[in-house]
Amino acid sequence: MENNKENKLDSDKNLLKLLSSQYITEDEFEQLYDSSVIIQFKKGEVLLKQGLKTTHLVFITKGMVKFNYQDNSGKNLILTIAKAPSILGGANIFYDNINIFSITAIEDCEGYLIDVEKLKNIVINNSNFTLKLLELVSGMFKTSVFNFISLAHKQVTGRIAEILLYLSRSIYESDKFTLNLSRQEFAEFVGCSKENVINTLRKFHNEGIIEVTGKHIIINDPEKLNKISKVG
Amino acid sequence: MENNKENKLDSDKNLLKLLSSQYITEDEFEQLYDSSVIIQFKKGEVLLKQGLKTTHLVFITKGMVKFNYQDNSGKNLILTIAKAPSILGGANIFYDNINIFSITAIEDCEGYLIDVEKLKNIVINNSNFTLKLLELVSGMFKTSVFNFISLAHKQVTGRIAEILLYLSRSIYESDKFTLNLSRQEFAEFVGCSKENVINTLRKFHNEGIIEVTGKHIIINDPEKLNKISKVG
DNA sequence: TTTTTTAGATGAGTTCTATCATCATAATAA
DNA sequence: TTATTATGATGATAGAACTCATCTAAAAAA
Repeated sequence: MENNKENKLDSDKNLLKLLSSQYITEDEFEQLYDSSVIIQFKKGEVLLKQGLKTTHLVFITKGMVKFNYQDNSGKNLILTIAKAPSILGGANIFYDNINIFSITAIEDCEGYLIDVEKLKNIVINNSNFTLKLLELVSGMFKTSVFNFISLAHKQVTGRIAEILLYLSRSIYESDKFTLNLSRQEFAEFVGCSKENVINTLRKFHNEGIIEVTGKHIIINDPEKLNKISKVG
Repeated sequence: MENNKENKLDSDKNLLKLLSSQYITEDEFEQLYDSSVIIQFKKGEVLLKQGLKTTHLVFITKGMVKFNYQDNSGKNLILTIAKAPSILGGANIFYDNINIFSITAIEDCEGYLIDVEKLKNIVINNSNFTLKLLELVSGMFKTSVFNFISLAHKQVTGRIAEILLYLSRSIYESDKFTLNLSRQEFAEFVGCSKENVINTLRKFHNEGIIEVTGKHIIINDPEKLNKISKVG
């Protein structure tokens, strides 16, 4: 039993690193760990649903997710893309526990469910960990503000250039990658129509800035993309 | 001396309520209070400047401010409007202390500067207060996400309807108010051109939904505004 | 396999929005 | 006071982005 747990810890250094290490004690980690449940999500499955109460966080160790929002009229918007390892759902535990957006797997994921109540107990008794969470939420706030600014100020060409760079640098970590977003989803991320995405990608392709073959994308000229994203 | 402090406490119940009450001890409050400086800002003055490091927070007890961002090309964007009493600058103390946007007085303000280092000391030793801050930042995150969603999904007419309702309900707390934003600033809040704001306000006026006389605005039909803001 | 459905691609037409030019009025400075 | 500047208002034009229709290719289902 103890041995088994050791193995799980070893094989999942990311969880250990993010949730324990300098922030919580061995004991506190055990508390969290005992209450967490390993779970798998298939592509398309919803990890946390918009409008529902949060009873748990998800710490994903494998896979990729989108933060998506659906409005009254059924239109979708992708706020951001995140990949493992990452703690999901942290923003609304301490404010009110209703998810303001959904988190959906865009490829198969694996992770742990973490009980919010257990987490709260740890937080109350551990200021350092609380500070770490505060940092996490502040970071999310900052990202969302920048996202907001970008959306407000840039036109579609600039947004697409920016998002291509974001995907390349922060998500796929390569200048060659295979999108796991459809053109429709890409458009929901940019905040424009599907056709606009397709046309703009084609334009970049024709100008030699990128190479597009279906979902496979190669960034040829990141500098030029950067320039386009700055100009707007 | 002690008496003088009592008076200041009494006359400024908001500060007391927000910063102390159930969250920090009398001692901790004294620490903060001793280090805080009463300060006044004239309309147009910058309380916290985008790009600069935060050495203090501002707790405003009187007046109104805008959160504004200026991009490379000099274009402005107003993220939100806040009025006293409010703690400003809380989002970036614990992440990294560079202000991502400016906070500028849109009418004369009065408040306290709060030393960030002193605040940090309190936070580390008081989980409840930290939780309160976490709640504050989470709330800001949530607001900014909703703002983002609104910007991405609604067109100008819907945004303006929404902002009129926001100003009426949350800021001026009346259906009659005198804007302390110019049309240009209003446009920077909406995320559109000045002319678009003017035309849309005129349209609402002609349809009898609102009454506009320069900066004086009367909301005649909040229900209709709400409908317009929902439809987009 | 064939059929059906979904995703990607493209162009035309329309709507929305920004920009520009101009003018009137209000606020501020000389 | 007058002159100057900033703000508000309006219409015309150009550009950006969306919607719609259509088509092809790929994926999924029968």
